[in-house]
Amino acid sequence: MATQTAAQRREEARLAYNAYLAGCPSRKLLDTLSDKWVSLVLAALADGPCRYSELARTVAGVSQKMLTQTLRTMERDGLVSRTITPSVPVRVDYRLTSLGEDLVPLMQAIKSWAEIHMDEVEAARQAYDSSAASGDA
Amino acid sequence: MATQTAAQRREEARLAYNAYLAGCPSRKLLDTLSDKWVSLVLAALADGPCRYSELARTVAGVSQKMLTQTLRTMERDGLVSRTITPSVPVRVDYRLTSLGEDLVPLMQAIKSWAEIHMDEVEAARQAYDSSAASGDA
DNA sequence: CAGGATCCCAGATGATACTG
DNA sequence: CAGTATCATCTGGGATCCTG
Repeated sequence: MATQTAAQRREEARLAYNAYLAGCPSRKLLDTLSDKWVSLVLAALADGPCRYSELARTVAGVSQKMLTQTLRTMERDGLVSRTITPSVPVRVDYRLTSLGEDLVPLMQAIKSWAEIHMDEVEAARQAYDSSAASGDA
Repeated sequence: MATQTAAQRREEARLAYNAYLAGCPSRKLLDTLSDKWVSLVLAALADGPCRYSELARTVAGVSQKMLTQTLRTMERDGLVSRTITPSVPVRVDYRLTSLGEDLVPLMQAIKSWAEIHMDEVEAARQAYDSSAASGDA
């Protein structure tokens, strides 16, 4: 036990950490919920069902890849349902499941919090930045 | 206006999107809140003030880089305060500000939601995976 | 003990082209 | 229209070394 110490211990800690996370179910969900696009898609669908192309426009800026990937994840987690209408130009609608709708107020709560405290955060940032810039003497 | 179309339009959309995000204050905060480590540090500090090294142990698995980076971000946003005690081996304590404490219940709410609905999500995932694996025939 | 500076890898994400 | 496959990229995050 001489050739390795800090590195190995760190490695162990990380494995233990991962195991901890793996064992914590809520953590896995939190992972999904904190995804950049999930919240946006959730917000977009909160207004009602939407077609793929509509979502692409509403969440403007997302690539097909990310949109599809996000939708698939959400579908897998039971947050949204996918309805295929085999018309000539295929039509696919996405809508929130009851589980997904259940989540909307949660996200809005965070958004509200953010809006309410935004000025405080802004102030904190400016104070931090200016003191850092001037060497805070 | 012939050599470029889809690509350029996409670019425009992205710029517009970024502008939108920049203009949406809550979004910027959401960015911070959804950070992988922020929630963990927040939880770690919820129990009370903590030294740098303690945090490193509590959030086991995080590297100094990420821990420092996370703490700096949170400090800048006014979520945590940093107290330096110029003793011989420098001592630095971090604690949640009132703003940060205000955020704790929010995060716990999400965690609760996740725990409550975890089984539903698990079920959805299994259903999704098995139907996908069997070709969903 | 705290943390800044660097180097580096891997996964996340974007752009494009192609298909049903 | 919806979605997949691939290639290129870009940033997050980890390991290390160094300083106050």
